[in-house]
Amino acid sequence: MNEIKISPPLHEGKKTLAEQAYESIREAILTLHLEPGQDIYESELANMLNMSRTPIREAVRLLAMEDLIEILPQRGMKVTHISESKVEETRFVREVLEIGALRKVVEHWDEDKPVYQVLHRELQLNLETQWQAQAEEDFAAFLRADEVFHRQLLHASGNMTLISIVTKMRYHLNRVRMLTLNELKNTEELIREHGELLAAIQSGDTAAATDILTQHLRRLKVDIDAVKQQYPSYFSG
Amino acid sequence: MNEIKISPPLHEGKKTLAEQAYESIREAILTLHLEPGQDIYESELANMLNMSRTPIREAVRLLAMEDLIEILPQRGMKVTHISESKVEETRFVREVLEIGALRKVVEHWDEDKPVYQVLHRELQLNLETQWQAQAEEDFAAFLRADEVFHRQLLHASGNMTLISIVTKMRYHLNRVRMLTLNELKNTEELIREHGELLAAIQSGDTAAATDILTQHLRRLKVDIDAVKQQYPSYFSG
DNA sequence: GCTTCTTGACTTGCATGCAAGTATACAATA
DNA sequence: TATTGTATACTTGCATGCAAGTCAAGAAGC
Repeated sequence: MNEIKISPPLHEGKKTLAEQAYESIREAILTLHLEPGQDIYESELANMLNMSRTPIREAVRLLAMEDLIEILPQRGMKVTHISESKVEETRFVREVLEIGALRKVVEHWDEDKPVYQVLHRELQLNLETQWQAQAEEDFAAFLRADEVFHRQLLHASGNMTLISIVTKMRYHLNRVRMLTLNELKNTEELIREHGELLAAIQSGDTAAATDILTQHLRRLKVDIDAVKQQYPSYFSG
Repeated sequence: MNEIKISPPLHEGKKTLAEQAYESIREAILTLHLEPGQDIYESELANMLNMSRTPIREAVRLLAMEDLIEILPQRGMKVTHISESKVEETRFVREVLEIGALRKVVEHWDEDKPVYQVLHRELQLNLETQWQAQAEEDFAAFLRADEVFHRQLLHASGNMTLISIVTKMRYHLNRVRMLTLNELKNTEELIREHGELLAAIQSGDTAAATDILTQHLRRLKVDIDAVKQQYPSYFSG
């Protein structure tokens, strides 16, 4: 009478080589350790990661599908250049999806439900972290907190498919953001907007919330020209 | 003085085995020739497609990333079950993205520009095809025309990234739709909505256009319960 | 000098073989 | 009978070898 089901080992720790390769290479691309436009080769990556070409190939195919790597048949591969239009496309997709998720969250928001109380507290805590990072001029810490803030909000929508798409869109945006890492100039404004957003959600004002978030997400539009001039070889088109 | 650049052979015809495998397997899943929940094996697919396991593996990895296949380490793979929540998630993502694209199109719409005149004519032509298909009760033909209608509209937004995501969301929706293939009941309504949508776009009425499309896309919500009862083994959760 | 051809040093594409993990049937045991 | 152990017939994970495509440099021909 096996009434008690033992949950499987959940072998989270055991990652295949292909999975490791995928994550390592993706991370290298996002942190610009593999530079946009750089030529890369299966055997080279295989050596670096101490494995054979087979798992590398699998990883690289996935990255190609995410437009992070370009495959040149029989010739090699290269890290995709940052494309201004691709960045704008992904920014738009992210905006639309994140607004959609937000609208859903606000519509379902109920101050009395513990779930939302917890979420509200977490977001407020996160906000404090953001202010602190700003005070200490720790831009990396701010970026992390910012990411968590948006992720928590998305998570509340309960739509995992949407979340995973937004995450992938972020890849392309983050490469640009990486290049502006030292520019702290408008973090204060960003954090203030996070606060206003939270207030709007709490008060159930859908229109205000979506307006704020739209505005917020469009800030990314500005800097790209400056960055392009500073690192022309990273860009295409 | 090679001023004229000869465009590369554009070896569109030359597809790698891995690409062929990807397309074949995906098509088999979407047409339900590979049934939801069915066990599949690398060697089996390799035999069916007359190639070795290597290109199959690459194809399968991509399909797994699109949630069309589930990989069970060291045990095999299976076609993912149709999940009610996954369908709703993808439906929502599609709705949000398609509305976003539509809004953009309407805002840029300009009756005097040839591009939009052409588009308008094409959409109207497509509409006639839809009516004809409906009259002949050729549901497959209607589905094709419907797909083209929406694709043309999306295409006008110019956002390729968005289009490719919507396409992938459609995969999951189409499997359900496939099961309701014989149900012609509300095509007439759907086509009428297409017409209304086109009129709203032409007259530049963003609010009306988005309302109609929202309504239109939400029709998919209805039938799923009936289908689930008819084909319980295809569903999970 | 300017083409055209040949060669060779690369690359990826794919087939194959072996190692290792997993489920199942069945014998051994309490 | 119910439980445990074990052999075995699967599966995928990965390394490796070879075929074939691509590019670039230099030889050959004009």
